Amino acid sequence: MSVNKELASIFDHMADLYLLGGKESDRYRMGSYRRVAQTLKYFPNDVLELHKAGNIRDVPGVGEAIELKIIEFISTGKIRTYEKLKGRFPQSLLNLMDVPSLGPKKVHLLWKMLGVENKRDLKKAIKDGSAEKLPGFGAKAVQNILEGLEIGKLLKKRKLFGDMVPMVEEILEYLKQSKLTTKVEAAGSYRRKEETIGDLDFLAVSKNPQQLIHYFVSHPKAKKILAEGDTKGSIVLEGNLQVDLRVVKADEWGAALQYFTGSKDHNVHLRTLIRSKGLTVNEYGVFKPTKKGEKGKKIAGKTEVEVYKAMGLRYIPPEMRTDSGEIEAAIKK
DNA sequence: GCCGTTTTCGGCCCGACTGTTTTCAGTCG
Repeated sequence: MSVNKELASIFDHMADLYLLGGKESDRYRMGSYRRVAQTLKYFPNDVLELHKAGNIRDVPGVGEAIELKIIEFISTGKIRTYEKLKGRFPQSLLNLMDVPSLGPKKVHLLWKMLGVENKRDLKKAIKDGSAEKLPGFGAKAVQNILEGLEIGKLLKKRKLFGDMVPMVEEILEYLKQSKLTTKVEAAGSYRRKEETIGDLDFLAVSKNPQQLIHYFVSHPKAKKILAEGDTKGSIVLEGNLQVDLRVVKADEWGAALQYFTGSKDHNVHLRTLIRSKGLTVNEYGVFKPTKKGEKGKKIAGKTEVEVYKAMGLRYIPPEMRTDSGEIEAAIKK
């Protein structure tokens, strides 16, 4: 493994540990480690070479503190802060956060109050009723954790793009048949034509959002409803495929399609870029703040082309939205 | 811990949904 990858893995792990620690003041520290880990994974230049040239800070997201840690790792093979951090929790706690509906707060509480360190402990704490007595835990929450333990692993497994095509066609057809939609399309990694797909995301325009969501979660192959709200529904199909549907207004279509097509890195990069122009973007549109503290005036949202244009960019096809230079290339000179 | 075409300090994405509450915390994407 390259030093870049080794460091990326360490920083990622450190972010997990800060998250688990649950200290509010560590929230942004955690984000910094997460970001730099992500960057290092794909950074074109070898950190060892950068170190020789004294240019470690060239890596975006590396400041004084992280630079010192990188140098420490290069010269000693260890990072003391990391070693200390690891000692604070049993390693197995991190695996518990993979259980759907279990996040850092609940895992931390289960460990602190009941000594739960792994999935076996967790099952036991649920069985003997002690988990349900914890603050913030109730009968429903415990039931969700139990189901999460069963289905969690299966949901995480990614599927091949080609295997998803018939299912996507079927769901599109199912939604159209309802006569409740005026527009519907698959977004997410499927629209980006990624080699593997984690879950399916659909976007629709409807005059009756609630009715459409209810129709969606009633899909004959749905074996579990994860959520059913006013504008968003989420189900697990037979075969353990998670499918989400989001309903938006017609004039939000382009912004929503852009937002839900991602990728996450592409969107984060876009947001950072346009913030410097004083604009904000979300799934409802591109906005130009009029006064401080106000939401501002919507300047785009209906089509994706319009949304990219409002951000000063040429249209970027979904397959290219990977945050690997496509944004720089699309900036209109 | 990082960062700056409003800032070297004070922000850092944020909205939807659920389950637990009694007005909100935690999780997810």
